[in-house]
Amino acid sequence: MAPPASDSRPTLKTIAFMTGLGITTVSRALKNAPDIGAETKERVRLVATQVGYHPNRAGVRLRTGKTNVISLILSLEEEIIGLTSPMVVGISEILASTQYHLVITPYSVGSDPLDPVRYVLDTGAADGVIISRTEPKDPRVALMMERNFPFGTHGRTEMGLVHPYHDFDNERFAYDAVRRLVERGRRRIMLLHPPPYLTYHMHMRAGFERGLQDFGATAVPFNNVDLDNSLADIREACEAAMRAKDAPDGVISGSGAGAVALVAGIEAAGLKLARDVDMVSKQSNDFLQWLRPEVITQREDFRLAGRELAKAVIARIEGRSGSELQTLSFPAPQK
Amino acid sequence: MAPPASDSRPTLKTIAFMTGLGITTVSRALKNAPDIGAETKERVRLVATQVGYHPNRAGVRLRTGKTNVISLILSLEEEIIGLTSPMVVGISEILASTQYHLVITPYSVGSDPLDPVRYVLDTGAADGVIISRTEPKDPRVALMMERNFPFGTHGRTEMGLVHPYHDFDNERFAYDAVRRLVERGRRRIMLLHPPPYLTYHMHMRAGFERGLQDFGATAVPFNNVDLDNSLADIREACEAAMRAKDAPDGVISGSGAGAVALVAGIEAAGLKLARDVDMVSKQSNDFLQWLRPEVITQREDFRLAGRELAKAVIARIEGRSGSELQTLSFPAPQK
DNA sequence: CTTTACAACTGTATCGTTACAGATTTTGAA
DNA sequence: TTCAAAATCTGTAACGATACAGTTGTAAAG
Repeated sequence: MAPPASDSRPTLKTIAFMTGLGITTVSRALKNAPDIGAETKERVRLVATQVGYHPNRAGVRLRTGKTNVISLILSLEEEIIGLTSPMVVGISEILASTQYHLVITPYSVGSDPLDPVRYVLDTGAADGVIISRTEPKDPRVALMMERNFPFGTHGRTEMGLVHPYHDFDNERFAYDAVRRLVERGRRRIMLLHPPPYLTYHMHMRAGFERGLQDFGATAVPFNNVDLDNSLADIREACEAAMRAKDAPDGVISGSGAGAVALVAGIEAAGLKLARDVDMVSKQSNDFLQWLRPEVITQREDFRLAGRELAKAVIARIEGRSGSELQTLSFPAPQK
Repeated sequence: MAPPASDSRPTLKTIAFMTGLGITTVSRALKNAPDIGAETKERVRLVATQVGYHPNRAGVRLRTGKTNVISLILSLEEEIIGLTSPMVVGISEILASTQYHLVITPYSVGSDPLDPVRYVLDTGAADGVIISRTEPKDPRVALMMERNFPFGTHGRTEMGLVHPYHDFDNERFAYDAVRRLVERGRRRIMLLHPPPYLTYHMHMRAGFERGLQDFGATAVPFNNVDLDNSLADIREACEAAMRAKDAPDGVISGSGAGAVALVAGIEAAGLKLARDVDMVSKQSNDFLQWLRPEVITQREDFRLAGRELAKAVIARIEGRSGSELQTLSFPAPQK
């Protein structure tokens, strides 16, 4: 057999030449196949690490169809990416000890969220996909289930389809938030909720309503804005609500960014946190705690979400059933 | 020629069969090669779009060595990823209209920043790389230059090597910041600077010193902490500085997160922004403006940085010289 | 001394693409 | 009419890996 070119990266051929074995043998030795002798395996492994052998991804992918890629599908809206970035950390932490690479598949604001999913499915760009902003009847989930393609969702669906997900218990969050406000003597409570088409809108509202019932408070309507509105819109709506008669004395925010706008609205109306109004907010970074420690915060751990979703998708790729791969993280009071 | 399997994705073979042409002809027609007839090209293109043909990336990669991948090398520290995430948006915006995919190559806190670069170089995982946290004598830059591998850096180097970069003019930022503080009657100025081993530390300090000279102010030493310290450490150091004699009456922060901690330190010392102390800060999101509008802010556009770097790396891959691919963005006063 | 069984190893074909070196047909000049 | 030059088109090999169907050689069983 001719010696392989020495200037480029080592391949199976390189190792085969160096050990005097066949290419197939080397390949099988490195995968620890049962029909290769123990001593041979040892020799092959030694040479492989010596020369710094890494299997050529294109070769593997072409032959086996396995891409060794997980795709994170991201909306490019700034607001959202801010939340999602700790997820990248969590996903990377898990993928680091595997063969998988993380590729970011974006979709732009105006375009169909199905597009990136279709792209991955049609081109076979990845072995598995992670999506967020999950809807109750999510067409992306329907499509991937139909094609039996491994994926995980950040958030749950309501379609009677069983699939891997990770979710934060927003029902519990809102319920606890009401309790905390009532404990501080607040009775008229306003909720800045997620956009109605996302699944966790229902969860958060359900927890909110249940809390109102159980703890004896009433809701102040706040339906003109949601977490997808601009901070300026939220601030303005909040200020108006605070100036109206029957203004709320307790506010719950579904995100840290929303809370910032709400605080601005409250203060623009001449009111003071903790004195006139109490507020409970989910937060993803610590800014809020530093600048308005009066706000009661609850951390949602997006990094954990990334880790759980990465583990779930890999397990799904390896054939585990969707029903074993569903996790929920519970809010723990923060202070 | 046998018809290709109809259940899977269309390949050149599929189109060759449908058009009755050879595989080579189809390949060359789709690349608009000069030795293919105009009518043939038209037919091939028509059929290709009809069946939804996408070239198989593994095939191309194996044959040509081109990965069509840009790798963004990211530190997984939460603080840093928070800043870097808008860069992902900018990069994606540019890559969207190309064949390139974006893969995130992480490195963990304790490990050698050279590791991910070596990985990409050794495995040929990408056609180009984007790095940040650039140092004056950056070993990653040296390595990639030596191997003649396309890359772009967020931040400049000081090694006499010409390579693509995008940078924010931190010298100008600090200079202007001093001017603004002096305009408000402040004379004793403290700077929360980046860690000393990053290149932009020099730039920011240089602008700071020059501003002090030109506008007649003095520096209050603040060398125990930098932007890489925890917010708690920064807050504490700031409070101590504010309580010391000859306390500063002006503060400059190299990042929005740092500013939050500084504000907390100032207020913990019983001082009030705008009244006792003025502050100028770079910011990446709007929180600071909402909660402490007294802070004078200057936006650094990381999304723009992502766009510029993506364009630069692609141009470098296409053979353009590094010297044409260096851009600097200038701070524009924000309000 | 066969035959069978098993352990250990190997060659060939193939995934989808493109570089390269032809092959075929058409055109046009002599 | 002939033949070189264009204009089009095509088969083969190769990139690196693996599935599959062998091929050895040795040891146990008959």
